[in-house]
Amino acid sequence: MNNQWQETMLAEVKAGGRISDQHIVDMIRQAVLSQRLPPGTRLPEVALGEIFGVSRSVVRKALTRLASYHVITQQPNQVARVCAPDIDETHEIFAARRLVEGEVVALLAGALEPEQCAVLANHMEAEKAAYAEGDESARIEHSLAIHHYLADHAPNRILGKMLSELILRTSIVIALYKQPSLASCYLVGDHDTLLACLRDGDAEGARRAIDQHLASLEQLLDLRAQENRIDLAAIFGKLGG
Amino acid sequence: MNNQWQETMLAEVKAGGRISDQHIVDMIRQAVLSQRLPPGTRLPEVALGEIFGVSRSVVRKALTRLASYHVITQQPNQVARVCAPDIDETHEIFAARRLVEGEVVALLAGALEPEQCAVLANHMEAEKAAYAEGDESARIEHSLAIHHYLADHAPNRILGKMLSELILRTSIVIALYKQPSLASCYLVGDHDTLLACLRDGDAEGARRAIDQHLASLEQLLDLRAQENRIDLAAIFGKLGG
DNA sequence: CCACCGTTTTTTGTATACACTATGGGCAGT
DNA sequence: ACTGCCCATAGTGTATACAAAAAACGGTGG
Repeated sequence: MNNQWQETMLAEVKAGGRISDQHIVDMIRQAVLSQRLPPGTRLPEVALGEIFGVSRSVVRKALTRLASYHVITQQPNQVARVCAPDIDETHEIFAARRLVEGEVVALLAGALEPEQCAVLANHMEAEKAAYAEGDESARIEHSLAIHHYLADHAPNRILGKMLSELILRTSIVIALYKQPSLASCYLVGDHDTLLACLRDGDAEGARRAIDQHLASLEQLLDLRAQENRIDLAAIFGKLGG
Repeated sequence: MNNQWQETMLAEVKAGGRISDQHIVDMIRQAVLSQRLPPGTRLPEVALGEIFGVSRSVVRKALTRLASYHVITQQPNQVARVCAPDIDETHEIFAARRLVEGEVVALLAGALEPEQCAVLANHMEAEKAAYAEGDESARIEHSLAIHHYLADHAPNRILGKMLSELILRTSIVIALYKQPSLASCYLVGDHDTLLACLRDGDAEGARRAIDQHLASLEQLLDLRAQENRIDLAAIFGKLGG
């Protein structure tokens, strides 16, 4: 049933106070990232309006913005759906992120204050602790915090914004294609070498570290999944029709 | 007076048929690029609605999308205005574009079919002809066509989209800061060397060519303007406060 | 049993009305 | 003459109503 996430959101709405389009954007984005809203989920405007207690006007604005972030897809006269990038697009997203994040950390190398490095180091320790405890969602949260910190402090704000969006899209495809069996073993170590390069002002080393980190991440995904998914979809389609 | 562009748009509306939000987006974007809508121009929803013959709903959707393209800025309860990036942001836009377009042409090097190269070559000849005739707007149009062609044919569609947006933003700041005195002398030649590299499959050469091309372009802008603007702002700020 | 077609239901597209907020100009006080 | 306040105006924020399109459903004929 897809009433699950609706209830979750409703609860948050009841708890919180007034709801604006930005809140809706944030909540839907979070719900997508945490896989409470699986890719392909239909997002009818009236239903969302009832859930959040606002009218379609506000929902539409939120959906428009979510579409510009590539969280959902909107086609004329059709209901909005949660994005489900295909394998090709996934590779392209990773390639773009390698380029942008590589440049960001290269610019950042040697430009970070000691306390900023400390913030990063804290997140990395927390990430390792979460990994040791097997708390995967906490590990992911800290990992995201690291990368978002890099994006937010990029000397070039345009590249920073780009990186933020790419981190979001990367998270979506990871949620989509990650094979549950494989653990994120190497990834934690990558962050340490990155931090070392940032401290030393080794721009090219930082770029390489990020590049390798993202390559490892991409390796963890199941790119054969395409066949499986298509088969399943076809089967269910036949059964349902 | 700013009734000029309104009349132009009205004429186009009368000539054309139905108007959708996408049309409005395109027309406003074009108007901004061709400087019919100077930076800072107010864009009230009701006025636009009357001009295009649609209601505020459609206008609002168009404005939201224009904001996501960074063509206009929107603040709560305030009139939307045409973007006017400051000098810092201008440099950052150029830096981001150098990175992205450099990667795109590097990916494209050796991957273009002969007829695709021919298309580029045609635009370059047309650009040179326009330059020789002193038809600056035609030259710009062909130059934009070249870069958009590269963006549209990028092997990585995400990078292609990014490049498209960066070309747009670059055009805006060029329209903003270009000093009318300086001609675009070297720029035409850059395109030729780029094409040669693309044909030869010289990825790094193509990257360098684009890099230098964009650097030259940035040089043509008047970045001292900052002092003037800031001085004026500071003066008025002091007087006002 | 399956495919095709018309009808009903769902969902989006657009216009419009009302409420709230910001902006600008005039007026009184200094 | 200048400053501060108040009110009129302009403009956006939100909700809602109606029209059009798409999707889902059921019935009919092969």
